[in-house]
Amino acid sequence: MCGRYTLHGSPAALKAHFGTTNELDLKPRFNIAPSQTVPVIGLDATGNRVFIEARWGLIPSWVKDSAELQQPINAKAETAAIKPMFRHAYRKSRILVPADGFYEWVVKNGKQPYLIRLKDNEPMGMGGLLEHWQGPEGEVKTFTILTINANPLMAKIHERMPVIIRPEHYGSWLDKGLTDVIKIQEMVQPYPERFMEAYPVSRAVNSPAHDSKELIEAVEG
DNA sequence: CCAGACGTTGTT
DNA sequence: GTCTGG
DNA sequence: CCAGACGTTGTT
DNA sequence: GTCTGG
Repeated sequence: MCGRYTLHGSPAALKAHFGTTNELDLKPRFNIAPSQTVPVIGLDATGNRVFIEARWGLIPSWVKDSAELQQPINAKAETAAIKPMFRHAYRKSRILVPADGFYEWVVKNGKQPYLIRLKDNEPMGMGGLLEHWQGPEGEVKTFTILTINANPLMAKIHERMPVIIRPEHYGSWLDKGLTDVIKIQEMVQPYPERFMEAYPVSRAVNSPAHDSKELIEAVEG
């Protein structure tokens, strides 16, 4: 699955990769955890690709009291099209969650984290869903990350992995006019293992309080 | 009809 | 064991 | 996802 | 909001 990730590329590099048109105020992040507010990528009213600040953990628009409901950080890509919590956003409000890598854990003498990233070191656009919730303090934007079966590389570490959208699909992934579930499903596939790499990192990653560049350095697993 | 749920993961 | 906070 | 808390009363 | 269970 995907329960922790990194986003440390420069705003300029992220803008170049994702084709966003607004400014991004981002300090490097090496340990993004659920419940935190981070930039995701969607379209503005005129169809421009933009960074949007949103909170990780989805609250559907129909929820009255957000404390009553779980706020899922992941949604199964295989079933998101039909689940009440996700199907609206699946058809109408898909986003890209920019990341430079993500963490998964193996239980081995405790919990050993691994960092997974693209071999070419490009940022990745994880497939996500955005919802707008009207709370007592005004509108809150929240998101969840889609997961899918692991590819063979990832399967050594974990059974599930985040959906990673191929750059050539960014346009149609974000297209609010594309609501055909069959066509959406075609973009939701395990990312090919030949483009990815994984290595063990410091257990300091385990605490979300830690957030420094040392966390992404390889260690003996 | 109304009431209540609406999620994923890993682990057992 | 289970919930909350980050 | 993992780490850390998990409680009440009365007093300051 | 919408579906399921009773």
